[in-house]
Amino acid sequence: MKHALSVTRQQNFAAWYQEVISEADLAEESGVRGCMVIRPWGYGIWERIQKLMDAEIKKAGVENCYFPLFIPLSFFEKEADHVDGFAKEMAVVTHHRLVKGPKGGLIPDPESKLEEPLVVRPTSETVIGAAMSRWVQSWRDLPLLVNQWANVVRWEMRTRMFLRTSEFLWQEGHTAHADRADAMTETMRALEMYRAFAEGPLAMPVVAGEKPEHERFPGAVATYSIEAMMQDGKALQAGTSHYLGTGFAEASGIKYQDKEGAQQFAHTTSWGVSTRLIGGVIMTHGDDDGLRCPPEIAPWQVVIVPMLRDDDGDAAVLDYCRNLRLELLAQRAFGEPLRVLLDTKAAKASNKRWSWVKKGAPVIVEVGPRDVADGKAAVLRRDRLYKDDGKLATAFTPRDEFVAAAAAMLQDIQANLYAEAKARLDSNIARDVIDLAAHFKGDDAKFAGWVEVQWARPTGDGLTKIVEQLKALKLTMRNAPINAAPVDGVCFFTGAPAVERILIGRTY
RNA sequence: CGGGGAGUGGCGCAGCCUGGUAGCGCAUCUGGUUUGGGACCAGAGGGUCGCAAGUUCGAAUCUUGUCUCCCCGACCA
Repeated sequence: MKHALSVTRQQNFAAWYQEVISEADLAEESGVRGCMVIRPWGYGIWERIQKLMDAEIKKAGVENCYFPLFIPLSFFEKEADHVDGFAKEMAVVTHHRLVKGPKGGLIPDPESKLEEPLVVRPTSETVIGAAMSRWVQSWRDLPLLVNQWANVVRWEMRTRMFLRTSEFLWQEGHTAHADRADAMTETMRALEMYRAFAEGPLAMPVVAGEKPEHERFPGAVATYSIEAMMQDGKALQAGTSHYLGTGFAEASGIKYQDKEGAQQFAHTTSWGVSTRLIGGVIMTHGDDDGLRCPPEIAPWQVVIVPMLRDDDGDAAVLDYCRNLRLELLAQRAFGEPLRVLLDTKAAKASNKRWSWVKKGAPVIVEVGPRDVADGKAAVLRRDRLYKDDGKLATAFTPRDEFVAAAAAMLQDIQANLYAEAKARLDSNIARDVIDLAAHFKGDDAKFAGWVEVQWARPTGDGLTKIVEQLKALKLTMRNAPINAAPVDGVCFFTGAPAVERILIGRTY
């Protein structure tokens, strides 16, 4: 069967992923290492994510604000673990002016060297901590709940579009609380918000759980994540929420006077999701014809493609399409009016159709002169593109019938995408594995999914040994699912009594 | 950052070994023929071959440097 892409997922998943990004006009290279240009269709998806996520954040009483891109180097030196975690991948600003160099061109002016270098934020705990120390004086100032939508920079050694780029877009929530219990409640609230968001608007099933000790955010007391399973069986960390204890509060001086008049350090949290989510959506829902964009985050949910012939009949077709669009705009799905595009671009209808197939528009509607005469529309669902015979499953539907059914169709597509991915996740977590090496076979191309084992959660050398053992098989621990079944056995690695269940898999 | 591969019209590639200033397919444009569906025929436009030095009468081709991308590794909230 002929597909819109030249590489299938089966043939080469990595090459397929890149082809989806380029063929769906999501993003392209920028000429700067690890940085990408996010094109309108890709950015439109991000805007949908922002809009829906922002509403959830605000619903939780968290307020938006904005902190500077540049952070004084000294801020980073305050929290030791934080330094260790990020020092290796920091972009540093050392000069503020350019002058003509001896060989022509421009060089940083040696005279303009900064007294104290500035780092480009890799995350904002330190600057926000400094502000919080000013804002928090009394127990009455807590909890303090802020969030920012921003770009951050981490000088990554190896980059992949959306999944790991040197610069990326994200939201980072930062909160300060009077005590551990309150901060933990917030940490878990954010985690649940991410789970619901991934499984709702993104139709991407995830497992929420706690990261093992060695996978924690630098400086965190506890790190939680949502992990999604990609179509090649690898895990993608799609969101994180951290309980930071009082470490950052101590480093930044976030103190408050409690009801008894004593000075106390606040307990802080931070949590974020990034443009990586788009990579997750691609690898969760994409097929050999490109992206399949979940309707809730699709910039356009219905795209109308008029079949114009450059003759007198065109006016009637366009007129029919405009009216169809207006009727669709009056419909609502997911609590919002439908987003409908009439694609009047001067291109061949068939090319436009395939372009929207590759971009993953959930519903593509073609309208030709005969449809106008018959009062119909040729409807194509992106989640069910082909009939059994390999031909496009275009449904010639009476126009009124389609308009009335459009919203339900979108919700059905959303549900279908989720159900498909959910079935894949559920059926590919093995819980009876005895030999990891045999299960994963060492072959990247083989879909092996994840393995859940019970373990004793050793620390120190005991943990290091296990991590190395897994590393030899190219495996990592993902998280300990918060809703896992209770333990009833011994540690997979050590034979000691188990204390929790943990997921193991290959990862991005 | 280490090892390997690659950069030639919008996209995918050939040419490079054996230097003589570029070619193919798709896409694009024009004309014609088609018209329920990823059309056909004919013609045309578009690239100083990632960038910079060097060797040479002459460099896409040889040498060196550099940037970017891909794969493996190390690293990675």
